[in-house]
Amino acid sequence: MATIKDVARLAGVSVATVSHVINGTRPVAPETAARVWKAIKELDYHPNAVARSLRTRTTHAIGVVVSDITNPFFATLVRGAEDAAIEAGYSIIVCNSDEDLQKEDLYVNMLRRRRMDGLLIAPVRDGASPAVQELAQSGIPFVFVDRKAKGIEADAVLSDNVQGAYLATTHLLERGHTRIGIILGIKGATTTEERFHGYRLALEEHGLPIDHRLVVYGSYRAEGGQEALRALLSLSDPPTAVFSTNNLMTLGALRELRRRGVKVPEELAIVGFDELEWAELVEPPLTVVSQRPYEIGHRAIGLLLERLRDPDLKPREIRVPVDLKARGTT
Amino acid sequence: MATIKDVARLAGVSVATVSHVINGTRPVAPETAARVWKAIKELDYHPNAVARSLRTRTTHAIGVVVSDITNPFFATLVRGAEDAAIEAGYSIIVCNSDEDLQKEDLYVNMLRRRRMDGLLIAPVRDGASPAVQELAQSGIPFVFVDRKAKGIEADAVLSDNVQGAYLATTHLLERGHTRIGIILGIKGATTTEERFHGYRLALEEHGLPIDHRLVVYGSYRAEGGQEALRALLSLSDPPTAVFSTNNLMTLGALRELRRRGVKVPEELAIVGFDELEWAELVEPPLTVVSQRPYEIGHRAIGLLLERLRDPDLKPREIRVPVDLKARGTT
DNA sequence: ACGTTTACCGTAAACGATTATATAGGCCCG
DNA sequence: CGGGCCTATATAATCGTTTACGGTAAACGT
Repeated sequence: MATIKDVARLAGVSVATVSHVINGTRPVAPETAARVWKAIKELDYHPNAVARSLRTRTTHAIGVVVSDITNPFFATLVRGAEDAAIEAGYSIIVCNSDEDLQKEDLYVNMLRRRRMDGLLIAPVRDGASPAVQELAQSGIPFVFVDRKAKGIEADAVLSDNVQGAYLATTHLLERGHTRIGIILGIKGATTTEERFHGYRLALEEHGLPIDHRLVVYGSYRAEGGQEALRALLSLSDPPTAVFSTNNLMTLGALRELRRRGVKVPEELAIVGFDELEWAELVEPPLTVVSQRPYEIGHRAIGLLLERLRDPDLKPREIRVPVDLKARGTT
Repeated sequence: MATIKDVARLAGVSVATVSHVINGTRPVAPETAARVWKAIKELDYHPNAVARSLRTRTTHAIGVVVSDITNPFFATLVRGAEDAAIEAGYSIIVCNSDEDLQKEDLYVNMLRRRRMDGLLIAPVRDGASPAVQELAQSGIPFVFVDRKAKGIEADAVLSDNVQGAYLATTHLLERGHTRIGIILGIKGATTTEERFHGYRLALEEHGLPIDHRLVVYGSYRAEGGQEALRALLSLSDPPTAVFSTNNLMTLGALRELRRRGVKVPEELAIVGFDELEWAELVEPPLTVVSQRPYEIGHRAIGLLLERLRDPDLKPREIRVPVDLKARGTT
């Protein structure tokens, strides 16, 4: 593989000149530049970004740790991040933590070894693995997306979860439901807590108490939603409506409803959190609180880039709005 | 940020020794090693993978170019690739070509500058942008996934498209349909051609001619599927069944059917290509030919790693099986 | 007592770029 | 005609590792 030296030799100039015509870092006589470009073409030369990074101490790469790229929410978030990053000349390395603290730890360290210029992290639980804690000390810029780790001051871009849950619950209350079950995600995650909080706010506003048998925690997977729904339906006085607080669990809940042949919304109303591309295709169409994952990813990169320019910025938190899409299941 | 030199100094050994205890590349006295590890902890030292890469001429990173990570098919494919890669100590950089030759070109070159050890590519159309052509010359290992570029000999992992389309079409024929429309993806893509071929095979086997008004090309997006379906339904003698050859376009087609209130499968039967997590939730449940994107990604990395070990392997092609999942829409 | 083996460890030269500093040549001007 | 000034280019140090070569000292054999 050709190096800058080969190009210099072929063009009959020094490596410095080659570097400068490539990067435009200082004026070069037009004929000289032309000779250099010609040599580059001829040798099919691709500048070595690794060497460049070593020298300049910057990789123009951003690490992203999400729980699972297979989840449409994160896929879209990552896409938003990628578009924003590319736009600014950065690349992205994605890692899937699978909601596993160990993996999170592993990946964050790997990304540090690779000298990422910055990181986007959807932290596992309220957690903050050792690696994330150290990261916070290290001075390497990073921003939390979707959730944040407790006790760590850092930039964050999050959905307005409280508002979303409040909207969903209020919507159900307005339809006359008073026994409203809630299916929550991973215990301890900020998303879970905030969504529960919004649910509670709405109930309180209507003077209703919290019935703890109606609040169940699941995993973040479809199976978790399925089990959670089973638990709710097997209560002696089951709810007449359910608020499922994340997309995969909503999928599981719907599967269970269909399996049992439960009539929706007559026997049970249901509202999900997070839009799903097929929400309007199922019968009846699914009512959801929609998030804006693309925007979350995009703006997170925005924050990161700003911090890259000015490391002394104080931490900022962006809340991305959510919308209630009332459809057939409520 | 601490370097290996700092660690060496603190531990009172040479940099060579530090390097060797980190990499286990030569025996080091236990007490010495302990001192080194202690120094590493103390300094929160993270070896600089950039410098390492420059020296060893290997990045342990693999570039992946797909059309859109937001498409569940590619998300799952990438996930399969990532799992296989991580397992072997590699990281992955994902790029979205958006079926745009220019972007493909851009990204492939970027990945070369970053000195990826290898690439996974879902080439745009039959295309092969200049960058891909050069890549083929360069000797850098890469493998095609999902589709392949014509005229380039390289490893490839693909679905058995002909078989899939044959299965889908035969299934419809067996249900008595004789006018079967087909919604194809991007003209020129190998997937498109192979699926069309399978469709034709099945028709021929039943002694039916190809009616070219029944074969329509769309984009690869939902809107494309929607338009394609509209075109089919507006024929003077519309088809009684439709085979939609990719997931997003199937989504679009279903939307259009719902919008028009067409009775499925009575007025129109439909079968899609590629499984969808919600296929069983819609009414009626969607019949599809399911692919195995995870396996495609996983095995592609397998091929790549083998080639990394032995660059002289001759090109291999893996066909991943598909399955017909007969459900309610047929 | 001395050469040999063995077990550890250190020195310094790459890897391929960027960039501060130096230099060479040409031109203008008093 | 010499000095000053520009423009265009070259030289060489540097980034943080890996690793080919050696070196040193203790243990051992005779």
